[in-house]
Amino acid sequence: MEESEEASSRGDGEASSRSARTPRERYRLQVRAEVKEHAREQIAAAGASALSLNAIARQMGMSGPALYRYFSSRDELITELVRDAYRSLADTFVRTAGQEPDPTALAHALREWALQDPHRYFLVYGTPVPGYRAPDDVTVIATEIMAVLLDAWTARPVPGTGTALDAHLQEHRRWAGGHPAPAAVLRRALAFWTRLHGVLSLELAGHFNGMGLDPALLYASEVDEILGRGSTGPDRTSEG
Amino acid sequence: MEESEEASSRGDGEASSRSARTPRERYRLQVRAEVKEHAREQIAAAGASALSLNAIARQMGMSGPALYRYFSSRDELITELVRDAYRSLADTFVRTAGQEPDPTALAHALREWALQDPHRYFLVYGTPVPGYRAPDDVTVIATEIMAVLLDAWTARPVPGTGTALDAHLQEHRRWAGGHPAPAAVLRRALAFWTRLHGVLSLELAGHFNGMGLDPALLYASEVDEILGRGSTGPDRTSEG
DNA sequence: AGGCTGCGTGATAGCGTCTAACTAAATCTT
DNA sequence: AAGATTTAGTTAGACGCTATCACGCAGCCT
Repeated sequence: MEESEEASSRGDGEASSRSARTPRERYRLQVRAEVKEHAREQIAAAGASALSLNAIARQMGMSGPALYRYFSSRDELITELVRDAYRSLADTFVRTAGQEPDPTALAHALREWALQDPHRYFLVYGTPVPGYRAPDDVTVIATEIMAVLLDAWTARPVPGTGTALDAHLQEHRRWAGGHPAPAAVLRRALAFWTRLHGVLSLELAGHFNGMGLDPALLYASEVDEILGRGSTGPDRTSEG
Repeated sequence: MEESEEASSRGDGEASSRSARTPRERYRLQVRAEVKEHAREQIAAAGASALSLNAIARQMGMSGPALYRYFSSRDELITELVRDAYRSLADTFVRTAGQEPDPTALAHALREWALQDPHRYFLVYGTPVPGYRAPDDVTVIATEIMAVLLDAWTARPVPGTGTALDAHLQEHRRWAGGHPAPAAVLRRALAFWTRLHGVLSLELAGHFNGMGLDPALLYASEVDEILGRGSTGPDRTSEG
């Protein structure tokens, strides 16, 4: 929760570089923050599609159109929340990597972050809106997130190279943002990302609910297997 | 596209067991189908949240409330589309498994199915609506899908058993719906599902777009690795 | 032919986004 | 301090949406 605060107070997408100079500006930022606070609650309660500026205004004791002084549209508010979510995830990763620069630690930090507020996760990785194009600074944060992953995997011993993917990744390493990691590391980090997202998003979407499975165990097992720590090796032996 | 038709015409959730007896009923089913057709187009164009009964009515040349004769609410229409999506995926799997009972074939059938209509995929595996509870017949279809996966993996040689997961899966195999597969097979099928969903959903959500990566290659590599056919073995050698 | 059933209509309530014109207060300028 | 300007908030209203209701009307069945 405090982390969410931190991220939102950091997101002063307005004129002031830090904090606020004039009282007006300070007030403005505070109202914006309060609006986002209510917005987060609404999203947590009923999903992003149910977010209503009118309802927020009511909760804050003012009348509908007043909020348009602070957010030019409902979409802008949502975009801001998406930005904050990205920012919060990136911060979590950076902080975790600072304490324990290990893929395992990142993996569990990711799940904890996601469970703290599942809808925040879906704000980042959920069903996209067809027309929507993420603003540039968001993609910058995404690259930052990738960088943490690459660092974490760089620290680990890399297996032999030569996958078909590796060649492709070597040619298209723009997304790595100038990170010097070898292709094999890119591949590992990428797989780390996609595989954790696979388990985690299915858990958050409730697809394991009816199955009686323990999501934490599932996730931990997946992490172990990604790290090569699975108690059962892959079945290349039984392969033709 | 034809497949979609097939699925929708199959979904006669009404009174008639097959086709339609009376002319009235036939008319009713046809209108329902036409409504769903327009709904699918709208969802493909602007996502499920933008679906509007009013707009559909306009497109069909009738006035808003008329549609409530056919669907009691917007939610019911969406639920119906979700059901159709599940049905369509299950049919695709069953058909594919009938022709080529191999996980690889299923994997690529899944991606093709998803690419045919990405929003249909998200109808099944996308961001959930907080209050929403899937109807029972949908979970039945989900079990059917799982059964196809289990069959496909049963046909393959299984690696040694003994993962921590295996014990858990052995105790909670209710979701397997009475399928006799050993725990190791359950584990493989589950990983198959979560890992493919990981790559595929990120592709469909456009998260690879800004990266310049080739999603098809990524997916194929993941499939290869799941099957143990990766040109690079996992790095248990380099593991401490 | 007559009665029932079900289809489609317009009217209406209620909620949502968002614009526009206006008031009032705070801030800036001189 | 007084006036000019900027900004916050208001109400009114246009417009779209879901959903209900009462009504007319056609098709269907006996």
